[in-house]
This record gives sequence, C-alpha cells and structure tokens, in this order.
Amino acid sequence: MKNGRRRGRTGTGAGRGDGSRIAILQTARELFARRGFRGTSLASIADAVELSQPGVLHHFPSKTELLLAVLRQRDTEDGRLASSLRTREGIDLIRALGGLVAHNQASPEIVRFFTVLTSEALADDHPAHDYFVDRYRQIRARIERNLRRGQESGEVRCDADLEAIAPIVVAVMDGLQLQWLLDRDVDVLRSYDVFARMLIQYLEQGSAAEL
Amino acid sequence: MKNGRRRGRTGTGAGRGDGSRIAILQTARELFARRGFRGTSLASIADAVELSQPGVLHHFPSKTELLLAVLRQRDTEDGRLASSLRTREGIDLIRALGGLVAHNQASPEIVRFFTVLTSEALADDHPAHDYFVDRYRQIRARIERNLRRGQESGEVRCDADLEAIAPIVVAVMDGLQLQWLLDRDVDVLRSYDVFARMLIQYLEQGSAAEL
DNA sequence: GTCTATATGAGGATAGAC
DNA sequence: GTCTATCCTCATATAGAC
Repeated sequence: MKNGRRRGRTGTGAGRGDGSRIAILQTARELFARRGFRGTSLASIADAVELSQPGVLHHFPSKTELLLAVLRQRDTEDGRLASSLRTREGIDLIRALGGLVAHNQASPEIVRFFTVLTSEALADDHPAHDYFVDRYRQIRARIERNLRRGQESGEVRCDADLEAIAPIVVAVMDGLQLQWLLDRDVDVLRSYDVFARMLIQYLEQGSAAEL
Repeated sequence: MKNGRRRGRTGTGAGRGDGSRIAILQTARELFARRGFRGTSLASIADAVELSQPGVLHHFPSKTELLLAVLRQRDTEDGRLASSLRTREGIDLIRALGGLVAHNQASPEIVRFFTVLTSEALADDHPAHDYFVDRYRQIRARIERNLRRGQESGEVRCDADLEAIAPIVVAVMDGLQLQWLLDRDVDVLRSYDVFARMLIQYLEQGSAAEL
C-alpha cells in the first residue's frame, strides 16, 4: 500500500485545470521552504495537492522549472512591496525597512523560503544560484542608491561609506531572521529597532540637517 | 564502468587505520559545506578518500553519526578560538570579533559549512537542529555577558539594551559572510569595521568612560 | 489534464568474504 | 580495516492510456 492517494475523480481527464498549477506553485514554495529544493521530492508536492507525480510534471516540465516558476511568481508578488520602498530615501528608508521586518514576522514561511534557498544556492551549480547572486546585488544597489539620495539632500552625512553600509543593513535583516527561525524567542523587531537607532544616529552625524 | 576507484591495496585488510577516520571527517566537512548534509552522498565522500562506501560506514555507523562527529570535532577545534575571545569585554569584544571576521576570510570552507548547515538545520527533524539552536543561544549569551562586563566597568552606557544588541552582532557577522559567499566582491571586513565604529559610538554614549 | 506503469538511476545500509 | 555484492527505498522523468 504505497500510493496513499484517493482522488474522487474517475480519470476522465476533467481535472482542476489552472487551479492545479496555482496549487502546485504554492505547495512547492511551502515545501521548498521547509526542506530546500534538493530535499523536496516531486512526490511530496504531488501528495499535498492530490495529484500524481506525473500530474505535477504535466504543469512544469521539470523540478528545476518548477523552482524557477516559484521564484518568478514571488518576484511579481514582491514587486508591489518593493515599489512601496522605492520612494523611501535616506533615514526614512531605514525606518521603512523596519516595517518590512515587522511585516515578515507574520510570514515565517516566506522568510524561511528565502533563507533556506539562498544558502542552498551558494553552490554554483544550483538552479537558483544566479538568481540569488543577482537578487542580493540588486537589493544592495537599491539600498545604497536610496541612502545616497538622502546624502544629496543633506540629511545623511556626506562622508558615510554607503557602499559598506548597504550590506550591513541587508545582513542585519537576514541574520536576525535566521536566528528567529531557529528560535522564536529572538525578538527581531526589538533588535532591528535598536540597530535602526544606532545607524540613524551615525548617518545624521555631521549632516547638513543636524546643523 | 560505474565504480571508478582504483586502490593499490589488494584487499588484505591492512588499510590506513586511523588515517581513514581523519580523512573521512575532513572530507565530509568539505562536502557538507558545499552541498549540505542531505545533498552529500556517502559515495561522494568515499570516492574522495579512496574508500568504498561501506568502507566509510565502517568508521561511522551511519551518515547522521558522521555529521555529528564532524560537529563535535569542530567544537573542540573551535574551543581554542572561543577561549581567546572569552576575556574580551565591552568595546574590546567588538574589536576582537572583527579579528574573527578577518580570520574567517581565509577559511571560506568553514564559514560555508556553518552557513549551509544552519539553514538546512532549520528543519526540526534535521539531525543537527538541536545543535544549532544551542549554538546560537550560547553565542548570544556569551556576547551579552561580555558586553555586560563592559557595562559594569562603566565603559558601556548603562541603558544599552544588550539583550537586543547581542543578536545584532551575530546577525551582522552571519549576514555579511552570507553575502560574501554568494559574491566575493562584498567587502566583509570593510563593512564590519563600519558597523563596529557605529556600534562602539553607540555603546560609549553616556558611559562613565566618556565623562 | 490526469492517470498508471515503467525506465533508470542514486542513495543508505547490511551480509559476508578476505 | 576494507572490499564486493546485494537489498530496499526513493527520486526524476517518460510513454502511453483515458
């Protein structure tokens, strides 16, 4: 008794149509978040969406393509979120990222998805390797750019090393969330707030705004 | 032609004795660092040390036990390093951790080992899950404790929230190293130095030492 | 669109010879 | 201490029926 599924349909081929595709994408994201890409079998995804394993591969030509589809989907969904950050410049960006951290507290699965997959994708033959290299470059570049606008407006001290600061901001968010995923007692929001205070104070020193 | 090994020995059972055990531990650490625990096969380890796969299992009863042995070994080796940090208190600890970051730049494999395995071990059924939960608790506790000594000596402002700061310090180190592993252009040392300046300035504000 | 059946291969672990 | 041979399970992917 290996195949423990019990679909009500009689195999006429009616199916769920597009609904299956959507269900597969969501379930794949959840399971990839738990066990990584390599650690997740197509069969486990199939079970969760109540399809056979080849049923899953009907919608995506391969497991790798499924992962890439999940990443593309998240990109479009995150597009809205990212664009709401686009206009936040200088000190305001640091506070806005606190809002993102707060928002993430409600979505441990998404946080875990990116945490687990980023580490797995350190291997340069991982299907998502290039994706994550690019992702981090873009995030750092955006933070640096928006902080620089604050510098140009005189809000941020002109001698702040923004190229060094952008990776720090990313590191704090990632690193705190990693600790939180491992141990929910870690208070990400409290720590981020202390960091933000520290950073803002540093950025404002000697700025035109301070005078 | 599947088994691509060509040992010179004739199978008399002489072997390398203890040398094999050592070689297995080191190779396992390297491969776990690259592909994680789940992503590494015993066969790949066996190939690298020029043993058969059952030959590897002669030294460790299972793959899980091999991982735990690797972790135990790192703990004893890191013991020396950790004890050199034990006496660094207050502001001095923040600078000493910069030395650790610098030291890590020469050992990407070790950094990657911990990065990859920590994320993989987020799964609560992972063989190293408890190990990493404990590890992070201990690291945070030690940082908090050593900063508190600086507080007691008056070097660090007394209203600093050390329970919030300890996770930040860990996050910055982990997060910067993750970005560096993904993209060697990231300048971990430069970013850590900026962070350290920022944090030290924050900690010194309103301290007795400042007066 | 979904299934069953199957090809093909990899992985962990064990038995038993030398 | 190490090997060969083997077992069993699991995984991805494909072929072809309905």
